[in-house]
Amino acid sequence: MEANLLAAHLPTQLPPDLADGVFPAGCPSRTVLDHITSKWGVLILVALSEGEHRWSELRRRAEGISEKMLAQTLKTLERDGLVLRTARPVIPPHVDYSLTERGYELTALLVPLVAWAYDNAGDILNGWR
Amino acid sequence: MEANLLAAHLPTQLPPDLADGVFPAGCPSRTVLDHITSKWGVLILVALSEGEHRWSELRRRAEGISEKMLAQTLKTLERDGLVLRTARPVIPPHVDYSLTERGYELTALLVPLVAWAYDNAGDILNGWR
DNA sequence: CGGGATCCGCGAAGATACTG
DNA sequence: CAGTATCTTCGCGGATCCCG
Repeated sequence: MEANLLAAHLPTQLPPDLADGVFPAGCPSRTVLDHITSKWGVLILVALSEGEHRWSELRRRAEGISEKMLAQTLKTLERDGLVLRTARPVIPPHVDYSLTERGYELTALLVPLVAWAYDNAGDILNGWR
Repeated sequence: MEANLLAAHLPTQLPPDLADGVFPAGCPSRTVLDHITSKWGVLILVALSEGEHRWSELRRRAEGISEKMLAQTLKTLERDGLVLRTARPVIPPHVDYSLTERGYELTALLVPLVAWAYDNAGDILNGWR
């Protein structure tokens, strides 16, 4: 299984000092974690890791997302400094979304996770009905 | 920034064939992704990456979790084959939770993500009020 | 085309009480 | 100690209408 090749050179445990930091209820990392692991956040970020997308492209890509949730998710990710919004003042409007430097840093960690989920989905869901 | 060291040897994009697989609405990977990126799921998995924990230890560790959500989260992760439940038939009851092989595979990807969230939480949340 | 504003249902999640 | 059962609340997210 190729996931072990990945596992081989990554820390499999949280550094002790971090461990004290991420578990408390009020810690900021909880909030950030909630943003980036949100249902649609993951999908949007991964889609953008392939490059710039327009609003309507993202809407079609993340199948099932409502306009409201797309707007909300993009706004959150933009305020987090992960996504860059570029609006061109033309009629009809043209708006592009792309990842910031920080966004790419994040998707580098997110993409393997999504790939793992995809690879293991079959096995995992067998236990369910 | 040390996250780039990580990024250097990981795929930063989803393989094209996976990209077609993860975005459709009904695909199984969506379900799996929802389990492992759930609010409490991430915290429990990361806690268990440090080794075996008892119920009450997990309850204290994931500060703010209710008994209901702990039970629900553990049950889901157990059915997904990520967490192993070991009950010793003594009085009072003694139950240990640990990661399965597959669980360790997953936390190898999850731990860097949590670490990244912790490292970047300060910067990210500055844009908010 | 790319949103914003509003209304609202329903499932997720909290609180509390009880038990093997 | 390690849960289950029940009730209630809350806010996520869908639907709809509107606008620059």
